[in-house]
Amino acid sequence: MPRMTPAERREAIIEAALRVMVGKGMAATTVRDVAHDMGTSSGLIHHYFESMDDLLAAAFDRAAGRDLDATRTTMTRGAGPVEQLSIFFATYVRAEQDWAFQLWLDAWAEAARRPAVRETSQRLNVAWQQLLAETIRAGVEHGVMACGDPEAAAWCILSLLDGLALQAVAHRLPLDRRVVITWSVAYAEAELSLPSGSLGCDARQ
Amino acid sequence: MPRMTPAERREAIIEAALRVMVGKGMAATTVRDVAHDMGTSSGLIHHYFESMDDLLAAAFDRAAGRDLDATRTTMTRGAGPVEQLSIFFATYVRAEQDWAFQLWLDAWAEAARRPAVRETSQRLNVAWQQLLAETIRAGVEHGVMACGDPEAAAWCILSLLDGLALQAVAHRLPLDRRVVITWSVAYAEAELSLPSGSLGCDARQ
DNA sequence: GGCGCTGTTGGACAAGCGCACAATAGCCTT
DNA sequence: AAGGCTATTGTGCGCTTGTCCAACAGCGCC
Repeated sequence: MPRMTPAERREAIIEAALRVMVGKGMAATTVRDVAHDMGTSSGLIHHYFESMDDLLAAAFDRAAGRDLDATRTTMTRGAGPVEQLSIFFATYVRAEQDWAFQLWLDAWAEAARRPAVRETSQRLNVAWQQLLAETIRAGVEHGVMACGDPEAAAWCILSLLDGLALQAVAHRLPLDRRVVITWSVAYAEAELSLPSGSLGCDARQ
Repeated sequence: MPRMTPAERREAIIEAALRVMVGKGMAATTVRDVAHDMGTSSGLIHHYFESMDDLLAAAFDRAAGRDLDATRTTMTRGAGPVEQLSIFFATYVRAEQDWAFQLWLDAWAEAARRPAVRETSQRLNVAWQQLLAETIRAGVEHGVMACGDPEAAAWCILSLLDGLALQAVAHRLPLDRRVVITWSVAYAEAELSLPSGSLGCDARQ
């Protein structure tokens, strides 16, 4: 009933969709759920989004993009590439809450059927890899890291993180978040010829 | 119309479900699709499976279990742990066809909503990790590998494989199957203190 | 202050879903 | 050959989904 500007309304819809997605997963999110969360009618959503695909993609873009931006800006506070990489892992612990990774999982699976979601998750995934690759490249140029192919190293570190998080989230395995980070950090240190412990972020809350 | 023994019929349903799942994804597979694929009525499926959850779980169990068994038996042909590990990677290339990994992806995502699927994917995932861990343990005992914690190493190798395959399948990235294997092999060699190239499986078709 | 534009409503709609159930058809036993 | 058991059928119920659309309401402009 209360009138909003188009921009505000669009924003409100995305936030509502995000809340629902976090609560019950991307695949189970329906137009009616989102409308009910906002306290408005369901028809309103289609006034701002062409299809459910677009809405889910926009909401996922918001969530994942926010995490990416937060990590990126936090990393700039690091003095050099090694500190920045250390911050990357430390932030990753916080960024990848239980629900955040479940969202990524949903997006990957849903990508097979929903073009907009596929485009979005693809774009954001590459952005994460690029963030990592740039840091590694800087480290190599500064002579504080050694790495044959920064692109490949970035893909591998990211994949190990994702793969481990997958095990931790999809099933309840003997891997909690702390272990995921510890093992990933160890791998990154070896891959980049860093002394053991130089990326050591104590994963305390 | 043709009468089958209960065991045969159950088998036929699972195989049909598998075909449909491969064709259009686990989440989009319906009772009617499976029935149509078999050329029978939809009611028949519920005569053999209590719910859709059970059917999907059984079909996934079949597909993933088959791959696991094939890999396990092929590995026994290796003379020692190192050869067996090499065979593991070589077989993984073949086992993880495009559709096979998409199935794993679907299973991980569906696990949040479907108890039977969760149980199955969890069990099979651990089985894969155990296969790897046992081989590594044998290698350590034979003194041909070095590894502080075989369990952890197995989790990491498997996670890197899965993580990389994720990137390759969910989006079409600059990672094809050959690269996935090459990078995983390199990681395994480093992690297990093996000489570079000792796991070298040429990933030719 | 009336008017028109547009955000907003709420329900209709067709399609599709899992599942259940009475009726049918085929095989095995006696 | 008859009877009974069960695999199999086909349909239909209840529900949910995304999308659409005619009616309504509130805001800004002449």
